[in-house]
Amino acid sequence: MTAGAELLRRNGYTGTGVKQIVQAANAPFGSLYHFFPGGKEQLGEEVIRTSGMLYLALFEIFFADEPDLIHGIEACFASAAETLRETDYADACPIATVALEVASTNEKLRIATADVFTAWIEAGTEKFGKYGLSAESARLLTIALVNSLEGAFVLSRSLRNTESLQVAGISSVALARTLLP
Amino acid sequence: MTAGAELLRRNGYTGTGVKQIVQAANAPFGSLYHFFPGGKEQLGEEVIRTSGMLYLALFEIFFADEPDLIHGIEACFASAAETLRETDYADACPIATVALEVASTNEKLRIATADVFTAWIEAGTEKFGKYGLSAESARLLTIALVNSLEGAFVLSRSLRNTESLQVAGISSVALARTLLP
DNA sequence: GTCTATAATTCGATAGAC
DNA sequence: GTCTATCGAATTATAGAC
Repeated sequence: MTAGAELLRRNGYTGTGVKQIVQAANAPFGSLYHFFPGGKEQLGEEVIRTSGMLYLALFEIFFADEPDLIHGIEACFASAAETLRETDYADACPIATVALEVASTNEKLRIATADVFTAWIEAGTEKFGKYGLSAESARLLTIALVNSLEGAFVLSRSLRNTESLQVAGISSVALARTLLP
Repeated sequence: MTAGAELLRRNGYTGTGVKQIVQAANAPFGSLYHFFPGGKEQLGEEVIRTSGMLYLALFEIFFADEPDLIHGIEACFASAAETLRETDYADACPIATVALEVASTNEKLRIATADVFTAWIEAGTEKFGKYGLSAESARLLTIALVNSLEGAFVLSRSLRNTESLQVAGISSVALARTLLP
């Protein structure tokens, strides 16, 4: 699962072979179809769902016991930029690459990515509501934040710099200030 | 080229076969390697570069003879949302799917996507400067706009709705208002 | 649970006639 | 320029022994 998650986020679903996964995991090939009788698709779906929940937990950490919404947002994008630099621009969003690949070709995997994004949006909406935002504003800010993060990941990985993530942080903070009471 | 562009933006680079492209184009298979001796990689690179320039031209149209920056931004995102709905959430950004796929695996194609994004950012920076923004503000707004658009495309294709694009329009307009003199 | 061999298909790419 | 046949390697998945 861990090896699969790393390869899928970096090379995508069709760009990753099952043999490549078991080799990276130092796992016996026979075990793959023992634990994942559904094959590559089942492995892919479980990777998407668990990676999505792990990433959500990461988000929760940034705003846990954080009294300041603005500082929480800044920390999010700064941390994302640091991870990109440290991993040579490989480890961005754990599911975006697969999400774009399968959106028009594999309905089961597409739904898995949609469930993850929905969970993120609902969690963010609830969290931001605690900073005094209305339900509508909290949802707007959450989606705008995910938009900026995902888009900045695309630019960052392609251009191999973190300017887009810095801009995403600035623009998200600016939006938060206009929504904050 | 046209068939390749459509398949690559929808299914990605590794997810599209060369036989699939020539079949979709109703083209003779032998012609592919006649016109693209470099094979799939050459075709992919040319598709990325020409699609990127076509998309840039689309952007220029929205702001040509448009005296109001805010209305231009709103029209961009409204048009993107309409295209997504009309194509059953297939035709979003022509190069983002490939960009994420190849960022860590194919340097030649990665550079092609980077050149496209760089051209977009430079064109937007120049265009927005004409509305009275400083060079720094114009570049910030451009990158923020691309961030929001690319991220909203990911969410829109996965969730099969246009809420993320509406939010992207709202947040981009809000940012533009804070930067405008 | 794990191993090896292999089935069945598809992949990108090429050869050589026309 | 186009066509067909095909190559060699890769793909996912399975069979059957251990």
